[in-house]
Amino acid sequence: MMAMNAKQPFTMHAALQEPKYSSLHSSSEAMRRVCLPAPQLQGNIFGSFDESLLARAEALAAVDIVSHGKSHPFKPDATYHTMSSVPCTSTSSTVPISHPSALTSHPHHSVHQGLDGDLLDHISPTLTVSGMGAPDHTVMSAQIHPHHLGAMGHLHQAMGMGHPHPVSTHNGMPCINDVESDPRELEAFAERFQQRRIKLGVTQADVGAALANLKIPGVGSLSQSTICRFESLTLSHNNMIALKPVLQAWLEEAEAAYREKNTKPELFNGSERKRKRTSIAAPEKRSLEAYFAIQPRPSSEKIAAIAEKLDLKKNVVRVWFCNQRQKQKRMKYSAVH
DNA sequence: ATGCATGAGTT
DNA sequence: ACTCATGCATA
Repeated sequence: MMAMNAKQPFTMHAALQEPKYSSLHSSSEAMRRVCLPAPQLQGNIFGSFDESLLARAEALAAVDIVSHGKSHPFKPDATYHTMSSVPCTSTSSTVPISHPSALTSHPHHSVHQGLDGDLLDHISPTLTVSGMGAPDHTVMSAQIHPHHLGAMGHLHQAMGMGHPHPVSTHNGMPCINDVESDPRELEAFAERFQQRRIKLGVTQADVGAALANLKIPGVGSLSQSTICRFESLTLSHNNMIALKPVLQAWLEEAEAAYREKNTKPELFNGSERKRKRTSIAAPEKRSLEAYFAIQPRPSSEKIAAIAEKLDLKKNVVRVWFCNQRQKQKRMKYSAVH
């Protein structure tokens, strides 16, 4: 199979995951769905729909090239290899990060229209935009599954059932979620967190590793990536809400230890995995984006067709679409405020 | 900081 | 097969 971790993925998960957030997403998504080229296609069935769709997307991709200031010398190939090399000593490294300028400017447009039989199936009539109201705190249960890395317990059911610090611990009702951290407070915390962290001279990677030392039931270590994303608010709202108390706990302890000269010797490591990251070349990426604009959720068959056209592995294409969807969804409260 | 990927839990 | 949280590898 693919690369495996030397660590065991823990089996735990959020026990309560609310059905679906509607108001929240509909509003944010509504914002994105602004305009689109609206390519009209004939309603051919299983005929040349693939061709026309691909052609359409490619045409769109071609048009987009104009506004492309980046050039990727990469090849669209999926290089997979698992090799073990030196267990990169420690994770400490200079962290120059100091500006949360993160901002996703991916103008993705969604086209919902009958393109062909298959597409019709996926057309989501959820285009009813009522203008975003105030989705702010739609705090629901947050789920955290620290699989890849071991040394983590279960932090599921955390927020929802009130784990770390159930602020408004209900009054006797079986209320499931506590709403306390409004997006604004979250942003403020994220910034404060980074500031304090840097002051302590701790890297994002260090924080991630140190979390395991907190011995908080259900809380294990996290990666530098996640800490970084937290600080830059590039996680889903749920994820942010879930991680906040944990990081807050670490911050408090770290500062306390700092004051009393208690150095925290928590630096473990044990990553021996080397995975080659697939790089999708610019042209292919442009095509994918064009397809995505037309159909964010292509069927398996379409994915296969696209993969063939672009000479990419089907799985690479599938994952690309998944990630693209995830990106489009990510909570950027900043935009909604 | 971010792109591509994995995996548990859902649908 | 999808979503969501998260991670490794890399720009």
